[in-house]
Amino acid sequence: MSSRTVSNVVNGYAKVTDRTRERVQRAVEELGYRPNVLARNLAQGKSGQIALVVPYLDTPYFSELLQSVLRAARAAGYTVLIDQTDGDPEHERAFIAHGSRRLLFDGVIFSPLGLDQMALADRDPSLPLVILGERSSDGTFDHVGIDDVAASRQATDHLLGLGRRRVAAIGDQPYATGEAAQLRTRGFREAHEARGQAVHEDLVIGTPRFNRPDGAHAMARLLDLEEPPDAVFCYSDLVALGAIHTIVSRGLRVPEDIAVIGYDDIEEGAFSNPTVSTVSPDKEWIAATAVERLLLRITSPTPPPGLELRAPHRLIIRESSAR
Amino acid sequence: MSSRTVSNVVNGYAKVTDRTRERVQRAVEELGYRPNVLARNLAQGKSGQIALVVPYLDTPYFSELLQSVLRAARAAGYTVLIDQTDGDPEHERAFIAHGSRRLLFDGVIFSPLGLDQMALADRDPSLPLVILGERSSDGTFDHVGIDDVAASRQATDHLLGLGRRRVAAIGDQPYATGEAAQLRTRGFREAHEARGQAVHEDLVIGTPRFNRPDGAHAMARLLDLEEPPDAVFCYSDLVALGAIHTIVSRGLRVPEDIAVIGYDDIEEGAFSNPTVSTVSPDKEWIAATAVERLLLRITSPTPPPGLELRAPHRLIIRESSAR
DNA sequence: GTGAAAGCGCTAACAC
DNA sequence: GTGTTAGCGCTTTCAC
Repeated sequence: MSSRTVSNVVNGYAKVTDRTRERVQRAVEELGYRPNVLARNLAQGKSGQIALVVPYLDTPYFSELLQSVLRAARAAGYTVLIDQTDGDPEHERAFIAHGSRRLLFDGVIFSPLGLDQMALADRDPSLPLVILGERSSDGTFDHVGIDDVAASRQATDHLLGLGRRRVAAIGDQPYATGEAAQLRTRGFREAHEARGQAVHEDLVIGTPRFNRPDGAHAMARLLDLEEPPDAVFCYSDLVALGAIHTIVSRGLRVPEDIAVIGYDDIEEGAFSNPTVSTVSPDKEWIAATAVERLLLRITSPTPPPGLELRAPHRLIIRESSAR
Repeated sequence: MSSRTVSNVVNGYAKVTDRTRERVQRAVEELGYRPNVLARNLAQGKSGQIALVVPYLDTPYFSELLQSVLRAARAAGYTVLIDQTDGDPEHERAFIAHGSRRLLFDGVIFSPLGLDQMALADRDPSLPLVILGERSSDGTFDHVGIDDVAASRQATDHLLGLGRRRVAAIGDQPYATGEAAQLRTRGFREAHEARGQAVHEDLVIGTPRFNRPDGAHAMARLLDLEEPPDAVFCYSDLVALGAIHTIVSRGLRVPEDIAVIGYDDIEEGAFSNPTVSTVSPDKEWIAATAVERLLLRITSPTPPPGLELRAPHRLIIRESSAR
C-alpha cells in the first residue's frame, strides 16, 4: 500500500477497492493520521482560502455580509480570511497587487473604498477577484451590487410622495473615490426631476464616511439652516440613525416634523425608536453570488468573462417615514 | 549565491555582507521574485495565521472585538482567519479538536457558547488557545474576560441606587452552557443582598440568546405581569435595545417609568433613543491581551502557564438610567 | 559569510 | 486498481 493509494482514499477518489479503502481507513484510525494541510496546499498550489476585504468590519452592513459569505464559503469547503482596510488606498492596493501573500488565498471578495477605477485595473491579473459595491467591471473581474441609482430614486420618490417638499440628502461624496455616493445623489436628483421639482442644493450634504456620527453632525448642520428640511434621504442606515438621534435630541419628531429613510437594511433599524425605513439590498443574494462567481473563477481553467451582477433590492417603509 | 543566502536576505537575518545583500535584492527586483508563502509554511510547519472563532459575527460586540483582534494580529505579522459557530457544540468542538485543519492556524482565540467545561478540556493539547468570555482556565490555556459578577453587581446597584424597587434581570441561562449568564445573575443577586433587599424572582427572565428580539420578547412578558418592573438589568446591550423597543411601543417612558441598563458598550447604545447605560468592558485591552498571550503561546518553546486575565470594565450611565 | 543538499508531507505523472 | 517517484519552493543542518 503506497502513499498514492492513501491519497486516493483520503481525497475520496472513486478508483479504490472497497477492501483497500477499508484497510486504509482502519490504519488511518489506528495511527490517528491527519493529513497535513500545509503540504497539500504547497503540492496543489492552492490554499483553500478566500479573502474578504472590506473597509470596516464593525459596520453592521459588512458584518451581516461577512456572515453570509462565511456560510457560502464553508459550504464549498473554503475557509475565509478577512482584513479591514479602513479605506486606506495603500492597504487596499496591497491586497490585490502582486505580493508575497498572493498564495495565501485563492481569490478575493473585495469592497474597495479608497481605490479609484484606475488603481483597480493595475493589479495581479492572476488573482481571481469579485468586487462588491459600486465599481463597474472592466471585464477582468465580476462586480455585484444593487442598482444604486434606481434604489435611491425610489427612496427619494417615496419621501416626495409623502408630500414633503424640502427633501435633504446626507452622504454625498463628490470626489473620485465616492462613486457609490454619487450614484445615490444621481438617483436623488432623478426623483426630483421626474416629479418636476427642483433639488434644494443647500440640502445636499456630504459626509466623509457613512457612520452614526457623520449622520448626527450633518443633521445638525441641516437643522441650523433657516429653512430646515422636512425629510431626509440618508446614504446608510447608520447615517439615518445618527440623524434621527440629532433630530430627537433637538425636540423634533420623526416622522411628523422630519421623515427619514436610510440604506442597507441593518437589523438595528428594525428595533430603533423610531424604526427606520430603508433600502434593503438582498445581502444573502450578494454574498452567495459573490462566492459562487469567485469559486468559478478560481476553478475555471480559462478566466470567465467579468460580469455585472445586479442584486435585488426593495424599499422597506417603517415608522421613520410613515404617513 | 545559493538559496540559503537568498533565504537569509529575504528573512532579514543579520549575517549577510552588505554587498551580497544588495546583489540579492537587485536580483529579486529584476526577476520580480515573490517568496511562496505555501512553501514557507510547509517548511516551517506554521501558517502564520490565527483563528478567531466566535458564536455570532453580526453581534456588534464581536465585530468590534474582531476589529481590535485584527489590528493586533496584523501588527505582529499574522493574518486572521475567522469562523462563526452559531453556538453549535459540534462545530465548536471541531475547531479545537485534533483535525486536519489543525495546521491551518497556529493558534485560536475562541469564544465558546455551546461547549461546557468538560468538552473544552478534551481538545488537541498542542493547539495554542486563548478563551474569551466566561470559562475558567484549567491551566492549559489562557482566559481573558471581565469580572462578570462584580460588573453585574455594580450595574444592579446603580439601578437600586436610583430608588427603584422592582428591578428585573433579562438574560439568565440556568443550564450548563450558560456560565456567563449565571455569573451576571449572581452579581444581580449580590447587589440586592448588599442592600438588604429581596430579589423579585418573577422578574428574573431567561433568554436563549442575547439579541434584540430576545430582549423585546422578554420585556413583553415582564410588562404583562401584574406588577411590572421599574428597572431592568439586561445581559447585553442588544437585549436592552430590544427591551426599550418594547417599552416605548407600549407607550411607557425610559427611564421615567422603567430604567434600563445593558452590557457590552456597543456604539449603537450611544446613539439610540434613548441612549443606553451600560457595562463597558475594555475591548481593546481584551483583544490586545488575547493576541499577545496567544502569540506567546505559539512561539514559546515550553507552554506558558494558563492565566486568568481580568480586563478592566466601567459603568457608563446614559439616558436610559438617568435620574 | 556562503554553498550544497536534505527534508517538510503531500499530489500527480507515470508505469505496471 | 496500485505502486514508484519526481516535484511543489521553501528552510535549515552541515561543511567549507
